[in-house]
Amino acid sequence: MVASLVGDPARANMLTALLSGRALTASELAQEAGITPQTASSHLSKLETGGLIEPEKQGRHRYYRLTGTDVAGVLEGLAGLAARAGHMRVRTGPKDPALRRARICYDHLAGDLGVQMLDSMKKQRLIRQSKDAMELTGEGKRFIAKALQIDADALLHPRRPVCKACLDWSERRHHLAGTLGAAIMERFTELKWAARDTTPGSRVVNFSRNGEKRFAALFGTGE
Amino acid sequence: MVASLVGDPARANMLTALLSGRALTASELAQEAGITPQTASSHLSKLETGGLIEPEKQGRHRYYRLTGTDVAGVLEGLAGLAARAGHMRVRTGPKDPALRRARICYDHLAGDLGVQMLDSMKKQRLIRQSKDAMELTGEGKRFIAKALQIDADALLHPRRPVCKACLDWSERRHHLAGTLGAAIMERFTELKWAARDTTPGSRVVNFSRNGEKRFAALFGTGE
DNA sequence: CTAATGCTTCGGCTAAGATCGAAGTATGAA
DNA sequence: TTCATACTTCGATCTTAGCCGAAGCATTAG
Repeated sequence: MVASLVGDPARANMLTALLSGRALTASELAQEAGITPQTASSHLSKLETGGLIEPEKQGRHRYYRLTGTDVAGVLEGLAGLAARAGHMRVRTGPKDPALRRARICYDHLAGDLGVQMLDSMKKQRLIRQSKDAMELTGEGKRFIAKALQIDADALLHPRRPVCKACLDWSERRHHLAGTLGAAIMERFTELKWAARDTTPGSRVVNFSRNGEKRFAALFGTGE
Repeated sequence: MVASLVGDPARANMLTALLSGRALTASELAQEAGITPQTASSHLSKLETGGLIEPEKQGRHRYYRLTGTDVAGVLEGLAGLAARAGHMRVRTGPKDPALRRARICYDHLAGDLGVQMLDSMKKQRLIRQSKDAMELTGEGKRFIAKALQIDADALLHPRRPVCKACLDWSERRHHLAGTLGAAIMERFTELKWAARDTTPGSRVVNFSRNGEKRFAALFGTGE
């Protein structure tokens, strides 16, 4: 049944990621859902059998997209009901609390702290959100130069945006991607504020005691 | 999450029953879903917490209805996706095959045979389906008098319709309820074509060898 | 060619939750 | 009052399905 397909948290996260309209590869979707590729593969084949998504083979990648606007419509309807009932997602996903706290999403920071950082940057007017894009403000440029020694001009890239909102699967809100997101994560690592977990393949990011303090000073919620 | 609420077969059946717009009691919904009252109680409280249904207390009954047309809309949307994918429900529900074959729904025949009977009666023009009601045709009256010794005039009841479509939860299609449905079931019993299972509380209906033949002669699908 | 990457299949583990029996509460009937 | 009905709560069982490790194609890069 269709509803049970959408009911699973991992699949729901995949579908939410696809709601953007873009087609995503199996591994991207696995990453978005916080599960291993083999688990994702199982989910994707179920979704395909259920007629919710369709694959497109391209080289050694498999791109998946929603089969139609009607699917998107129903998904949004479900989201609407969930919002009305006041319970946006019951925080499922990875069992590992560390993974929810901070992790790597491609090359930038995700998880609780990633979402918190973007929130804070918007609040501090370092980043401005226009209709469908985000950009660094003048104040934002000065901020990253002073606090993190990042040159805004060096972030420009022919094909990749500087700022990009990336849907955080565990938090269900956006965190910062783009070349800026990547540069910040890189700087965190260089400054030894944070480091990727040593376990091979792990996406967990561990903050040092000092790094956590510095992070809070820049992007803290003031609690 | 909302989708997982709808995803469970038992709950889906309850919600489908409520799609008619009528309010149904907890035990009616339990019966419709083919589960015990205590299981139903658990499901209903979850659906209520999820904001999909709302209760109305009346005496010692609790009537449940959908909370709004938006809920109905999303449910229909889901059903639409399921239909489009060509898989209407994967036949879940009661594990017991006998229960799916033939059972009592209140006082009339339900299950595979119940659905088959109504289908056949419509095909034979014994019952005519208008926009929102069903009625016995003249031919139908003669048929039940001749084949089952049922007097159509005796079926009239101040508050209960003669013919009524009742959604069959295992078949997902309608079977015949109303005073006619009850009278036919009663006659089947008197003729010893069928009998309710002796296990107390069981809703299974067992057809005799002879009864099955006679039933097939009247309402068979000709296979 | 070989090596690496993307994805799938298989098998076993585990946890979530559906189910029901038994017992408890509330309302109405006798 | 006492009994019956409608429903809920608690506790235990058990099935389902998500999950990952290991291994197996398939495709591309070198």
